[in-house]
Amino acid sequence: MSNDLDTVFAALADPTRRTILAMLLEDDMAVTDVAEPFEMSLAAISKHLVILTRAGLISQEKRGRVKWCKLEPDALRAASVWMQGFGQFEPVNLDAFERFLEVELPTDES
Amino acid sequence: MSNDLDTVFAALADPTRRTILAMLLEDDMAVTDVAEPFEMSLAAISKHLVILTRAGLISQEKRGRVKWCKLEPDALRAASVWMQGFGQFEPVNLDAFERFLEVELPTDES
DNA sequence: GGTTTGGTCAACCATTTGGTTGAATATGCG
DNA sequence: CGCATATTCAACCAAATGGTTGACCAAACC
Repeated sequence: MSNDLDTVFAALADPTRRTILAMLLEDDMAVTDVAEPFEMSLAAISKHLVILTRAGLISQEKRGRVKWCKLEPDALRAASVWMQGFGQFEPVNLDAFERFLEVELPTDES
Repeated sequence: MSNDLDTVFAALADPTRRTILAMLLEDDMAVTDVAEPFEMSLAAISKHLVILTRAGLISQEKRGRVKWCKLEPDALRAASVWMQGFGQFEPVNLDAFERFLEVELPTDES
């Protein structure tokens, strides 16, 4: 569960990958087209896309010999909700949020 | 470009550090007390705190021989703003949040 | 003053990350 | 068929990450 957030945040921690997400915001794209504006190899971009896919941030569907990349905002939604617990905490929500975080806080008293 | 987001997201990508943030949500804590529930060395926790500090997510102030850690939600807000650049699921996010509150927070006025 | 307490530093280690190149695998085209 | 295109795979590399231990410094206490 919090492993989910691990991979999502780790995926977001790279500027190349964030740029890719922003590109996919406009429209679905083929892998080659995603790679075009970057000054790195196609293989490197392919790896980035794997990381984004494993984080659930995008999906890839192969049609013919072209693999299309599509933004999948669900994973981002989870991370966004997590952050709002800290960013704008209202006192009412605190308790519920802490339970929602599923922080496996090794509480000694339990 | 946004090296800021790099460090913030990278800091959030580790479950130990997210747990620390959740602990600091309750109250400011000394380094030793932060480390207590974890099964790793104090030095390891100290490193995590440095990473959180450099990301701007917490601040540390030394009073006497005790160093106090304090949550600094501003950096998280920046990351949250970045996510809202993907504005299309911003409302969905809020929806999910409200649904979560309804489900997770039965004690509010019952 | 000597010793405990709080915390960091330094050196080290294993694993992961982000990149490269070159070969391999499909798929489409003439 | 034969060739070009789209993408991944495999091996490799340098640097970063997350952890350890032991020495170290600074503040507090008897």
